[in-house]
Amino acid sequence: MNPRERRAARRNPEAEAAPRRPRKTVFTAAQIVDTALDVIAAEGYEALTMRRVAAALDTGPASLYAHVVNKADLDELLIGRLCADLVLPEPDPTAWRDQIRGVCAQIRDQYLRYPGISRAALAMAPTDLEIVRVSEGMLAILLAGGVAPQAAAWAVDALLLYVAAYCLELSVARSANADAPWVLDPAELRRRFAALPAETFPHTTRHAAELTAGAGHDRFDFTLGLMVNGLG
Amino acid sequence: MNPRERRAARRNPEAEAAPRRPRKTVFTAAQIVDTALDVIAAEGYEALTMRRVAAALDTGPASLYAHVVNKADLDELLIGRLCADLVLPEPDPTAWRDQIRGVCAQIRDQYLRYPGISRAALAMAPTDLEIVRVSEGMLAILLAGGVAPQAAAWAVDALLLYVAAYCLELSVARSANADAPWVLDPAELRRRFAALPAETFPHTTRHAAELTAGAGHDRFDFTLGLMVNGLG
DNA sequence: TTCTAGTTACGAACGACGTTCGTGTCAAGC
DNA sequence: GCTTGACACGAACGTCGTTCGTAACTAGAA
Repeated sequence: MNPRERRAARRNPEAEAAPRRPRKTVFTAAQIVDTALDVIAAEGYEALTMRRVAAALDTGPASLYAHVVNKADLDELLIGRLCADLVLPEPDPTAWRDQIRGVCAQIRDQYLRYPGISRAALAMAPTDLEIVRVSEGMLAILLAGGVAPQAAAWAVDALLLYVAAYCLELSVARSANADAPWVLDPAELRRRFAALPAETFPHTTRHAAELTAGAGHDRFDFTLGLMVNGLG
Repeated sequence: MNPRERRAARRNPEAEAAPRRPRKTVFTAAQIVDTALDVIAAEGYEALTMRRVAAALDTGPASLYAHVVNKADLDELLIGRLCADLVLPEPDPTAWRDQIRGVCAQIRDQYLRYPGISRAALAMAPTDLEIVRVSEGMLAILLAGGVAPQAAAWAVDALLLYVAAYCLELSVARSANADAPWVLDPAELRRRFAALPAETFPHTTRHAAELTAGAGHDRFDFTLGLMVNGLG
């Protein structure tokens, strides 16, 4: 089957193409996705190139285009694959805040397992069915919790956006930390803030500790709390 | 002066290099930044290449590297330039919510004037002094409003992150709309949501209107309200 | 003025990227 | 057994960011 048809079918399930006879092939689109995820997990999203994936599959880059339209298409398949692994709880009206936080934490951890992949998530129109499944699940939790439909719809969008941006920032900071000399572990960043001229940056220097504080995902939890608590 | 020194000086004002004699040059780093912004405003951030900027300056790409370390450095200069144009109000304890919203709206409009440039803002460590100036200004507003230092510090980060992500999503949707055939003006997107199988996506189909609603920056205002109101 | 030193400008090239073309290969239907 | 269509893939194209080597130029010393 043509990969363009496959993409169209993925986006629009009604137009499901007639199921051709299964043909024995050397490798499949799923193998490409798995290999790509391995590459990202090991070397980061920046290292994800068609050639790199092809090499990991012992072939040339041209072979991939029989199963994948584009690199953008591959990106879409990747985050679709990530979304497929998420478990969406049955909505419980008494625990909707924790449920939403839990789903967001799942997405966060999934993104961070594959550093930099959230860049692909941000640069993509959310048309893939697996993404819609996630947003449907979050919407269900919020509606069950009594959130008004309009607020719930916008909140899902805002939460997904923030989670992706948070993970991207984290991945960028880490990968930069790896090789660049001018970078920022929290302690070094704090030292820099404190060393700024105090007359032009009084609050930044005084509160350098707060600006760089936060073990683990404290910053993440704080922002999610801000958003979720505002929905009550 | 070596561009590496210039970058170092920009990041670390104490280490200000001895002011060399001003040398008459054919073009300066500021001209490169302005030209790059023109390119982005006209053709989007994706079209911003070293060659494109060089061509607009009637020269070859190699010439740029006398003033700019690399493309990442140019990105940094670009958003530094954007931040320099922001006006930060004198903190008013009685109007801090509106002041914060106003600053965020300024950032948003500045990002949207140069479509896709928020990608550069997200992929960057916030070390540039102009960015610190903005975050200092927002911090000042929040602290004047009585927000606790830790909450204020984290809120500044969350707000900047959300604004950048929001603008990136908007830019992506628009640029995709330009050429790709499979895309989403709000009406088309709503039709797609409504056309999904209702048994697996009951809430998405039922609330397709809410999911795609929002003229102007309603979604933006909603999320900012969520965050800002939670800080009281 | 002339010379020298150091900086700037830039054509040409390198390696890597995404993508396409054309050809070879192989399994399934008549 | 032969045809057919999908698949695999080497080779190539055009573009990207970046570097190298060299020519052009300016500022100060002689």
